[in-house]
Amino acid sequence: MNYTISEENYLKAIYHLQAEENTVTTNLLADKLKTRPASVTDMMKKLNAKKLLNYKPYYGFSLSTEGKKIAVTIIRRHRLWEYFLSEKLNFSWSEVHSLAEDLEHVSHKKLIDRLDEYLGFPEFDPHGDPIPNSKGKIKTTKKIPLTQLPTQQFGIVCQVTNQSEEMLELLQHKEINIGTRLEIRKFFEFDHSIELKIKNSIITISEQLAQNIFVTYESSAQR
Amino acid sequence: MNYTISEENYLKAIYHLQAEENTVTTNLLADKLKTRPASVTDMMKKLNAKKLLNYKPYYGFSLSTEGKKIAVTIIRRHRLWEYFLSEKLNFSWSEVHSLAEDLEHVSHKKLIDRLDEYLGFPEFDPHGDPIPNSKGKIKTTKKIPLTQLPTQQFGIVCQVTNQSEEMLELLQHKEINIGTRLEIRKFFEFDHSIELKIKNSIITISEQLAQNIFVTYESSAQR
DNA sequence: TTAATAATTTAGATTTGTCTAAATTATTAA
DNA sequence: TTAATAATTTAGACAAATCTAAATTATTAA
Repeated sequence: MNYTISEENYLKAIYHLQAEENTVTTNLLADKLKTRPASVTDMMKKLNAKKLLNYKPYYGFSLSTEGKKIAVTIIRRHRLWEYFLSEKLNFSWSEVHSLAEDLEHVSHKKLIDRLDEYLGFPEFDPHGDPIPNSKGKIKTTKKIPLTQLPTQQFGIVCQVTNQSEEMLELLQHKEINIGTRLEIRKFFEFDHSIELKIKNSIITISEQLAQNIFVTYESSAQR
Repeated sequence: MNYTISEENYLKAIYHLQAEENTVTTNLLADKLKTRPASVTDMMKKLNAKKLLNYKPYYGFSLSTEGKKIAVTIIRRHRLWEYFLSEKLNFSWSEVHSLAEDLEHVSHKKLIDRLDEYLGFPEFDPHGDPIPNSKGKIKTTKKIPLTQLPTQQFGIVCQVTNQSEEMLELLQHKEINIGTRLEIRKFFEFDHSIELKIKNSIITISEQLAQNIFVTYESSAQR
């Protein structure tokens, strides 16, 4: 029941690609993993032999139920470490990913569950992506600009397009960071400005700013 | 400047063996790493080529200055993770070692330095072993029974011989754990009982108990 | 529908870390 | 001092993960 770092990286990559594309192909995966198509084929044979894939030569592949389960535990580890790095060690949003890429391969269930508990069972990582729980359940979320978030529905800031100095200064002043949980209270037709609730304070932001802030929110749709 | 997990494990093992034995031999190392002598020889050639060892075939080996430096950073990672696991995630003394064996190979200097800072720059791990600082300096310590600790000199509980129920009950009651920092205040000739200071309270323990408690303390000797 | 092109797989090689069995070197006991 | 024994190294093999180059299969454009 233990997989090599390489196997884990392949499983994770396939999982992510599956979420976007309907068929995962050899070249796509080779590209994502910065490896050669021939290497991908080799690994596909191996994962197929372990029944982690549905693989038909020349026709792409998809994760089996078991393969999906493993991918989710790897993603859980990754996102919990990201949360830890950001929340406890004060690493920036841009730094956590690559560090978590290494930490995610430490695979002791008890360690990860204790970490989860220590962090207070966070639901989203610093990028706004949902963290699977210890049973592998994931909240389904969508990523949308803040302008499209329904009122009364909370969202978590996951991305900021436009990384200009001016923009970041404004965000800092308003205390809006990656991971910030916010809720739309009111939308003003006059200038399209938006009244938000962040923690316990109410603030107002312009449409221009809101368009550059992307949030994830829990959607009812199941994948 | 990056080493494989296998190379790191060899370097660490040699470092620890060097501290006990004066010459590290092939069989000794094979035994410690649960591998075969031939495998050790193979790796010695490799580490020698990288100038991490002083190696003379058939005559054992020792770490070069560079090899020692690397070993110390690995040990630093290991002990910081042990401290984290024990202090923050509440793992028991017996569990932390094997978990840290995996975590220690995640080798980003900045991550480890941030972790160190987050933990408050601890000086000793849960086993009472000193944690090298970010520059690689290690406090030299000795492990002695509590009965031999000089008065006015603090020590850190690192080992408890006699693991009987009765003993552990007594330790728990007195709030003496692995990692507990204590200091001898008075030694009574009459019954050889010892008055200790733990945190801010003064307690008394019997000679019998003290003989079974081992502590590390900072010695002035340099290795 | 078929020829050209693109995608994928196979064949064979390489590196790393390990192993067994045999050979070599050092140590020890008579 | 030398023969037996113990320790170490060498030779050659293997599995995992990768690669390049060639072969095969699928797709597409005429």
